[in-house]
Amino acid sequence: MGICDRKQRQKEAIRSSILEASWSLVQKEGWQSLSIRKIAEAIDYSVPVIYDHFENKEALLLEFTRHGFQKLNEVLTHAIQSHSDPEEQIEAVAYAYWQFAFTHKEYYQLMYGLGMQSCEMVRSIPEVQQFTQLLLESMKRLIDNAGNKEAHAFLKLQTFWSTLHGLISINMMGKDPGREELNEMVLKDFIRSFITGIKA
Amino acid sequence: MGICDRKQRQKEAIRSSILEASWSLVQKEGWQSLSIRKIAEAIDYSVPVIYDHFENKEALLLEFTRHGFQKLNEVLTHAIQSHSDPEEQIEAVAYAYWQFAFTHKEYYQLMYGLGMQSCEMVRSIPEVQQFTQLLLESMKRLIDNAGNKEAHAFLKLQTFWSTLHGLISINMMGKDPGREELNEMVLKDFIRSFITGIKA
DNA sequence: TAATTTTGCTAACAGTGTTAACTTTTTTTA
DNA sequence: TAAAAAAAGTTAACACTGTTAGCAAAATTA
Repeated sequence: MGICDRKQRQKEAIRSSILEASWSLVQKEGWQSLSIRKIAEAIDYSVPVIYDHFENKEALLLEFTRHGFQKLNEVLTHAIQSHSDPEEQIEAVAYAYWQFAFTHKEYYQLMYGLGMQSCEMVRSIPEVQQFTQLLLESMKRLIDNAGNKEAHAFLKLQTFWSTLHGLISINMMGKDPGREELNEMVLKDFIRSFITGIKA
Repeated sequence: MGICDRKQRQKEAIRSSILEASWSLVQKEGWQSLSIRKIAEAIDYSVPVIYDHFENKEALLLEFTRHGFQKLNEVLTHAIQSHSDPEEQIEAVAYAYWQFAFTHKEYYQLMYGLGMQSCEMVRSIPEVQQFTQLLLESMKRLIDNAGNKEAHAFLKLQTFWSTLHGLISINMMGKDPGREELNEMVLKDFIRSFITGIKA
């Protein structure tokens, strides 16, 4: 019977509209001011309807976090696939990661809990593990290519990731004007010294 | 007249008790669940009294942020003063910073807005500038001591800080068990490669 | 058509930050 | 010392927040 199908579609449509409305609100006013009531108003439904599709607000935010990591994985994969030389790959990954953070600022803030709650349970998301795997393989190739067989891929990955994230998050909270050039330089400097560090 | 003095002392006493009660609550339940009403209850005063001493909640949190940076500056200064060799200084700073973050976890979370709001206006705090200055001078000494005169102290400072902060914040949200050994290794690896990177 | 399930809404609960208006206490003035 | 002025503190509200119990209306099934 097609009735169930239609109901399924309708339910899915509401779910989508919740996500769309939420995203629209976030772009206008940020995660901090996103509320269930505002979402309900935006989709022309009453508040409890939202709880039919998401267990609570945290679950709704988790959905966006996952989506964010999916997007990040996409751009990183693309960056890796665009180059064959491991060095160039890592360089491209760094730039892609950087660019993602600032072109999808809202996503990045949510993903890393910058100015948010939501610290818990982020790590259990499968997309995060995929993300780690992605970078790890890139790192392994770089190490294999370089002479330094002692370099530990996972170790280097952590440093790589930490530096990028640290740089981004420090700059995201409180932006001095004229910092963008500096950031560009820091990023360049880091990538170069990171790669030479592995080669040495 | 001594009346004004006494009133001043009483006012100061209330202010202190607000800060003490807040800190006690934070240690029990974290920043996220700290509320004006809970503070008021803890100090046996009504809610508006708190607004006589702090313009709003953000101002109260800012006080703790400043205090946190003061403490951080102290331990970093001590780390620097304990060594004469610039290399050893930087190494000590890294460890001290690291240790501060995890032994004063609540402070660090507030200072860097991990799982919080409060992103704005952090950078304008004088203690933050002092902190930057502290690290910058350490970095300059390291560079002067090494042959590499081209290294730009501010650039290296940014990398240094970013990596540390990135490492810490990534680990603070969602802690896998058994990660502590890895962290120790990553930190060691980073410090060594950072220093050799400057010397090269 | 009648019974049943689904769908959606109203209204409430327990919180949050913040503040206007009032009362009580203390200090100053006459 | 008694009245007036100033200060200190309180109550109660406003406008929000996430969340949910209970009810009305609509759609589906028998």
